[in-house]
Amino acid sequence: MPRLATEKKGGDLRHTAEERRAEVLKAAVAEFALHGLHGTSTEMIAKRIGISQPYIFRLFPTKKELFLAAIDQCFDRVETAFRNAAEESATAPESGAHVVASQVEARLHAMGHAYLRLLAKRELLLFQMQAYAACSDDDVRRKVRLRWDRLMKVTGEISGASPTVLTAFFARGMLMNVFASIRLAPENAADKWGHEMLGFA
Amino acid sequence: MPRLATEKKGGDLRHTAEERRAEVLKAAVAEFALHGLHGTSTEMIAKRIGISQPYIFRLFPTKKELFLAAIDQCFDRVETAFRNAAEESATAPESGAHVVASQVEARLHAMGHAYLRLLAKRELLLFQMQAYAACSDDDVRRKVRLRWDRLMKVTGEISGASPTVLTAFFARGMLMNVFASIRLAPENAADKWGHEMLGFA
DNA sequence: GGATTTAGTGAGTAATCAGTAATAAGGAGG
DNA sequence: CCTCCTTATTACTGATTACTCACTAAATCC
Repeated sequence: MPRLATEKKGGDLRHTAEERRAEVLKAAVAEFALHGLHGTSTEMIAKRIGISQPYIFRLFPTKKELFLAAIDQCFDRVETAFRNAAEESATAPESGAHVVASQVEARLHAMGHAYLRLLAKRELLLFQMQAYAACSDDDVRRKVRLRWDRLMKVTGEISGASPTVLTAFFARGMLMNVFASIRLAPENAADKWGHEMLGFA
Repeated sequence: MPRLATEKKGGDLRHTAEERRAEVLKAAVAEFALHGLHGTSTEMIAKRIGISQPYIFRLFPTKKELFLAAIDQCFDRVETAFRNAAEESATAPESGAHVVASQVEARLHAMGHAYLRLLAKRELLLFQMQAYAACSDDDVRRKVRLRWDRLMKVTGEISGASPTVLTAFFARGMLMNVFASIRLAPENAADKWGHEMLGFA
C-alpha cells in the first residue's frame, strides 16, 4: 500500500480544521484573483498549499461557497485598512505648516494611501475584479453589493467626507483597479491621489 | 444568380462566412459579458444564434481568439460613440465666439452622456469587466492595454481635456462599470455626471 | 450539366471538472 | 497496548469542455 511521507517529520504536521480553512481561503483568494471563479479549479487551490483536492470539500461545501468566503475576506481587509488609516491619521497630525483645513482631507488622504499600500500586493485588487466579473451569479452579486454598500457607509462615517467626495474617492479606486489589472503604470493616477482628488472638495 | 432551394424549409438560408463571423462575434460578446472567458462555453454561443458548436471553430481558430476579437469590437464601439458625441457637440455650437474651456466642457459632457447611453445596454459594460478580469492571460492583457491606451489618447485629442480632467472622466466611468455590475442604482454617480465631474475642471 | 468550392453538421475524443465514498493515519486519553 | 475522534488521502464518477474529423449539401464556375 502507498506509504505516506512519514519521513518528513519536519513539515508534515497536522493542522486544526480552522487553520486549514484559513490556509485554503488564502490560497483561494490568490488563485481566484488570477483566473476567476470559473477559471480556477479546486485542484489549483489544493496544489498551492499541498493538500489533496477533495479535502477542500470537507472544509467548504462547494466551490462557490469558497468564492463567497473569499469575497468576505477581501472586503474585510479593505475595511480594516481604512479603519486603521483613519485612526493613524487621527493620532499623527500632519507635518503641515499650514493649518489643517479639515480632518476630512487628512483622513481621506491617509485612506487613499492605505488603499495604495493594500494594492501593492496586486492579489487583493485582482480578486476584486473577479468578484465584480462573477456578478451575473445572483449569490455573488448579493454578497458583493452587501459588502460594497457597507464599505461605502463605513468609509463615509469614519472619514466624514461628503457623498460627492466619497464618490470621487471610490471612482479613483476603481480606476486604479483597472490600471493594475492591465499593468498600466500607476503614475497616471495613483501618486496624485490626494492632491487631484481632494483639490476640488 | 443564386437559385433558391427547391425545398425551402423555414429559414434555412446560407450566409457568407463574413456574415456568420459577425453574428458569432455579437453572440460571443453577449455571452462572454455574462459569464466571462472561462464561464462561457462555445456551445452557449452557438446556441444563441442557432448554429452548430463546431462551426465556431471554422470561423475562429480558438475560443481565446474569439474573445480577443470581442475585445476589439467592444472598444471600437466606445471609441465610435465618443467620436460621434464630440462631433454632435461641435455641430451644436453655443455661439461663434466662445472661450475654449467651455467647448472642452461641452465635449466631455456630451461624451459622458454618450457613454451613459452605451451603458444603458449593460452588455458592453459587463464585457469590459470580463476583459479586465481575464487580464492574467498575457494575450488578453496586451490587447486590453493597447486598446485602453488608444482610447485615452483619442479621448484626450477629440475632447481637448487636460490629463487631470481626463483621468477623473475615466475614473467615473470605471465606477459606473462596477455599479452596473452589482446593479447599484446609477443615481449614486451617473446622473450627476456632468455637474460633479466637470464642476472642478 | 458536371466539377469545384464553400457553408455547415453529427459524431466523437481526450482531458478536465466539481463533488462523493471509503478508508487510512495521527494524536489524545485511557 | 486499545479506543475514538479528527485530519487527510486515494479512488472514483458523471458531466462538461474545447476542439477534430468525416461527411453532406448548397452555391459558383465553366
